[in-house]
Amino acid sequence: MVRPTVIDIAREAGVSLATVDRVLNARPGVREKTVLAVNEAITRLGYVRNVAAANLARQRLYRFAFVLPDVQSQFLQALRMAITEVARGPIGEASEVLILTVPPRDPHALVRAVEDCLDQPLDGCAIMANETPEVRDLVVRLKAQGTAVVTLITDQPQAPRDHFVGIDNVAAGRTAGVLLGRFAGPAPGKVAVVVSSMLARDMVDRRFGLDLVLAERFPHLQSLPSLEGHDDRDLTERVLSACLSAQDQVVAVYTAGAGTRGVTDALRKGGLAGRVVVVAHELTGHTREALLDGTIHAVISQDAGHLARSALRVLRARIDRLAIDEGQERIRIDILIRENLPPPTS
Amino acid sequence: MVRPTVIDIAREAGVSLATVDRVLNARPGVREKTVLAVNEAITRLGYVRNVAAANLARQRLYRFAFVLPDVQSQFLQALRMAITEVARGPIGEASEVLILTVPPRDPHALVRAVEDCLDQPLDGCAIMANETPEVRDLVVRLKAQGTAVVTLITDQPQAPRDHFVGIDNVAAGRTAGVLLGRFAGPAPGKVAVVVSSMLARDMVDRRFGLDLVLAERFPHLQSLPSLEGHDDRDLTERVLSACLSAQDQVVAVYTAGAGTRGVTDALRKGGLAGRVVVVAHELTGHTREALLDGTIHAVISQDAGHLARSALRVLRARIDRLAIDEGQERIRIDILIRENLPPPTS
DNA sequence: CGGTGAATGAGGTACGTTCCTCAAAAACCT
DNA sequence: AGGTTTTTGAGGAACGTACCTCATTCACCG
Repeated sequence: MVRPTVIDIAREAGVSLATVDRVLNARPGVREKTVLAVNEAITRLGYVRNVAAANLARQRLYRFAFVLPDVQSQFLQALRMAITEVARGPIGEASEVLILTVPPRDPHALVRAVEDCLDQPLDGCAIMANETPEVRDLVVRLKAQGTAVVTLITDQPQAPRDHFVGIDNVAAGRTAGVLLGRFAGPAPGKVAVVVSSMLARDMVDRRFGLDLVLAERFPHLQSLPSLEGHDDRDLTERVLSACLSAQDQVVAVYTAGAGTRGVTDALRKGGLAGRVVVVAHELTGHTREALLDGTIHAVISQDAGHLARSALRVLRARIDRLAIDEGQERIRIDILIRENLPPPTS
Repeated sequence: MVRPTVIDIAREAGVSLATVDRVLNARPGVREKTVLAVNEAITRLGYVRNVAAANLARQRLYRFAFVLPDVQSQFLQALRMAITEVARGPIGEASEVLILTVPPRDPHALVRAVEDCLDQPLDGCAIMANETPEVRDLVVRLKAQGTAVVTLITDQPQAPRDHFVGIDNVAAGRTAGVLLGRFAGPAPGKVAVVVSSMLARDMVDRRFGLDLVLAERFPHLQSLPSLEGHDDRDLTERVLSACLSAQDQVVAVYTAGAGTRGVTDALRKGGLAGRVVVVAHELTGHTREALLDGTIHAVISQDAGHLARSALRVLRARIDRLAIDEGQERIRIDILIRENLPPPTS
């Protein structure tokens, strides 16, 4: 019933405690045969090391870095805050968490920033960045030197990262499409699509998902070419305003990136707020307000706290060679409407 | 930078380690004045006790009980499994988790079952039960003997429970209402409402939320009197079938409780599957399938894993007198449609 | 002022692990 | 066989806390 300890393993394997320790911590100087014997005893007894005691003993200080783009969106601010908070909590126990803010869309700057903090060994790294060869190579190097790596929000499927912490963006786009289609009703019309950049993988995926669903299930809705807002409020407002006055029959707007304030600005100026169905991403102070006043009808969201906790948990699990709880680490595609809005966190 | 230890507190307060220990663990034999001095040192240095080391030292085995009704719904089975799994994971570290399955709608049996396991002291208890005076008194007694108590899924607002782990059911009903209204379109019609029992608080709340939203925003939809299915597939099928043949113009069904299989049975037999908008609760194997084949259009769900983790975390935090992370413990009202369905867990 | 009981201190052991040293044993090589 | 290297064992200290005992000090009382 009680959990076996290293002492039990030693007894079971017929070796000394020192040898068990050498095996457990992959220290050299143990015959292959002995390693096997110990591992067998471990599986036989179902030993799992007491991480708490281990960390206590080794006084380990994990060193983690979160690499985030220097974008002033409310979502990223919330994410930074969430990371800071999580780092202070029990998941961040015994660890130092650096947040590296790097210029967006500049992979070289990102690589430099990460390498600058490699003077001390880095145990784990969470990277949010567009998919580029530079970043992929960085991940390869980090992994080679033993750093655990997760990708955050935007995946790098080509890189040997340990895990992706974020949502399936095609599914998110599909979800947005269904909501738009259902909410807009049966009359034909056009859908304006606002993205951060057409070069960002997540934006492309979301748009792709949207188009799939519209074609399949809402053929009376026609999606317009992507408008690029570059996560900037004013720019977003200008491009969407231009689009709205050029096109008639825009019945819905899907804003897949940041800069959502620009979207609501444009709608309000055009007198369209509440008359055009809007689906946006990420719950922020602004999207919350817009949901409440009826300018935005649904928000697709990934919880910043969950992202931060999950990233840190996964990194620690990888380092300690522990299993991860798939169910817990799966980031959900939250659908938020006015009625199921979580109460604001003070 | 490094966290202060009890030794630092002792030095800072000018007392011995033994005294600090007495204060920290609320042991008797310390003058009020000294307690104050120690507490002051604690806040001054910002000491937080190292729970891992503490648990290691005291070899504490928490004893928890989850009290669940003996209902054979897929959701409850999933919840039982989730609890078992969580108990094995890091959150359940050093704790024994009992799952008491008690006859539904029988508060006396529930009370007896809980009291039967009180021969050994119980550190924490999570209760899922209808709101009754018997349960309230049980909570009072448990609290009095020092057991932490949370209510699960259904709250007992009158009882001195430490925390409620679950969703706001009025908001869940409102959410369901908006989805029904949006999905059903502008044509007038009737909404059938299936509940487990009209005596269960959560069912009443959900129905209330639904009616609020329909009245406010979808006055062309008229909700019919609640049908009671008592979480039973066959009974549910019968009452809903009867309703569907008695009423014309039923354009939507809201099933607020378990027995969802009875709902889809009735719709299929009546040839209405896919032609009537259906909103159900809880993601199970069955509701997943029905979402995929178009019989159900949206599912309002609370994640069983999250419920289990949250309940256990909150109980432990209360016992260790630690703060809880509100954001993490807030159970979300998940809206699931075909497009944002999480992949099935094997 | 001495007596008494309460308050405090000093010190030890334990929890499960890491990490270290030094000695002993075993394996390997010519 | 002897010597060398590799492998193993034995033991101890440490991490931060809990909990125990016993001795000492203190405050208060009459």
